[in-house]
Amino acid sequence: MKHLQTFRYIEGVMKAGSIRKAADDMNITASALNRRIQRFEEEFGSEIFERLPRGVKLNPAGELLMQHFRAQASDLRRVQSHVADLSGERRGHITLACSQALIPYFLPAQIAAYRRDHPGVTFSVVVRDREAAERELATFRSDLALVFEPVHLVDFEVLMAVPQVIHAIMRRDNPLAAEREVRLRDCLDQPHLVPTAQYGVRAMLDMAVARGSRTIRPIAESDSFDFMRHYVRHENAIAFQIPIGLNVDEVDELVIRPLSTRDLPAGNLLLGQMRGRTLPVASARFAQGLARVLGDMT
Amino acid sequence: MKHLQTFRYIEGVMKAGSIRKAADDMNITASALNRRIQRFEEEFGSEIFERLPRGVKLNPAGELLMQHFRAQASDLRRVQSHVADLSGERRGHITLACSQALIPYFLPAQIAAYRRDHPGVTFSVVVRDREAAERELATFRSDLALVFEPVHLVDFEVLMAVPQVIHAIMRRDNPLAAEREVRLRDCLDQPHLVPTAQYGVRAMLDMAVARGSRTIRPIAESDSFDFMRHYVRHENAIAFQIPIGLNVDEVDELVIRPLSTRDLPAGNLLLGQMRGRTLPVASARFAQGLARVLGDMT
DNA sequence: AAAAGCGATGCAAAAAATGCAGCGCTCTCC
DNA sequence: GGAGAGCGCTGCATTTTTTGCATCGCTTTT
Repeated sequence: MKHLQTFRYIEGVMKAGSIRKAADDMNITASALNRRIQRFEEEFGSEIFERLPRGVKLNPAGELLMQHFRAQASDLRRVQSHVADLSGERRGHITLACSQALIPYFLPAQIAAYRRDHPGVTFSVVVRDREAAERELATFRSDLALVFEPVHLVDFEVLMAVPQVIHAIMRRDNPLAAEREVRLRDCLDQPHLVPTAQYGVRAMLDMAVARGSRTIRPIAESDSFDFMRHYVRHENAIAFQIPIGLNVDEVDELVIRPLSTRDLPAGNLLLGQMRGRTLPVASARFAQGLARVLGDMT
Repeated sequence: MKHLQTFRYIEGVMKAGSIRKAADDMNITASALNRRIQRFEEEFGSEIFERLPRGVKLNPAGELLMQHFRAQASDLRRVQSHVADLSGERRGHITLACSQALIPYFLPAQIAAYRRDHPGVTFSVVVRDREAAERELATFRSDLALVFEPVHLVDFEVLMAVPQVIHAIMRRDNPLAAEREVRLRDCLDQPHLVPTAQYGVRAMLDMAVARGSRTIRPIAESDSFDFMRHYVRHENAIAFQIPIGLNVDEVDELVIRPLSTRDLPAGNLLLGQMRGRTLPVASARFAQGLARVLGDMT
């Protein structure tokens, strides 16, 4: 859209950190770009960039403006998709940020099911830790987020919450495999693997051990749940994950057992959107479906 | 703002009903305006006007687009006001649509009180019946609405509700003036004046008589509560109004008495904004103050 | 002290928007 | 039922706006 060109330029300058660099990136001369920004600042009524010796940086007014711009660009896309809807051609694109746990089983199944009914709808799925997922919503890069135990929740409007008890993953020959549920201290007595600090599972484990005298002494920590799960096969260790990321019916040398809720409470897997935002039709409908499925899981 | 010029033109065409007329109104040639619209439709990806033999009319896509445009223009104003805030100069402008009842006593007092603390803030106050007030919000022409018994409530987000019992207004020498509260049937036995159909007070009276066998046979109906109140002085009749529009301490030949809630329930005076909208700082703060005052009234 | 990188600006060239005149069309009015 | 008025649309010349180039003054880096 032509009338958003200036905003695109401003965003480019923000990202590049200097007008000249941004001009290079966007195939325009620095002078033209510079003057566009000056003209805009004049009619906007306030400077939006701080001029520093090595470039420029958005000032608070600029931050506010970028927020407005992102919201309005996103709303324009929503309008266009809505218009496409009513002109007959049923299309749409859904962007979704989610925790790793959703990647192997849950989301592929859900998306495939949705696409059976709406083959015109396409998807972007990105893996983000709980903090990045919230940022993803706030900057309008994603329509929806599905994350375990998000952090701030200020701009995160919860559409559905599902309690998820953390499970221990172990080999079938592990002594704990005999139990129906396992205690955290028993897990920590064995070699164990935990996620890195940015993950909700780790935060909950940390919180649980902080109450007792035990400490977490992992033989490895990783930001890949996949790695941890596979590692368990090689060394008889314990890994942790939430059940939605695990295929419980899997006939396999691995078994999973819930951690006792005496040791740590169930965390929440939350489906959410940017607070106050009106989602595009397709996204709203998909979210509705997800919410129903998630609600039925409990 | 330059980048909104096209939208202003589109709005002008929408209002004028034809490109040529709009071009006249806005000091531009019809050809230039025509081409602007065509260019826009092309990059938007859909026509937004229906071409009729005698002019043009927005099609559904155009309606959607106008909605987006109004929201975004309003949000831009909000951002600008916010920026003005943080650059020190405390300013702001609040637009408010309200029922007639608020005009004589309540709003002047509230606005004056607010301006004592924030002398830089200015106001636009427009009188609208309950339906028009809601439209006013939906089209972003007003930030806030304060109306008695609004109709649809789809886009109306209620910030505060205050029950208001309808009161009868009569001369001090009216026999009913002796009672603490009056019955509707007694009022209807006397000469009476009622508001016209678009008002909440009338709707509630109509509803009340519909349950019984009485009918409303007004000696006059009017869309001016002022007229009806003043008329009562001349002919010993009954008029109706909600208490917030009446000065109960007024030492005067008129007295007001509540209608019995056995005859009709209290209606609601609602303070509201456009659903989901983020108000400018000044408006939000004023609304907060109003809500507190209204809350204290019950 | 020199070099490199930055934003700003004067001026000419390029691009975009506008105005003018006129086309084809439909509806209205005598 | 034909003339006229009003409409949206378009080719072309003109005006306005935007861009590119060269360059200045400044600060930081080397």
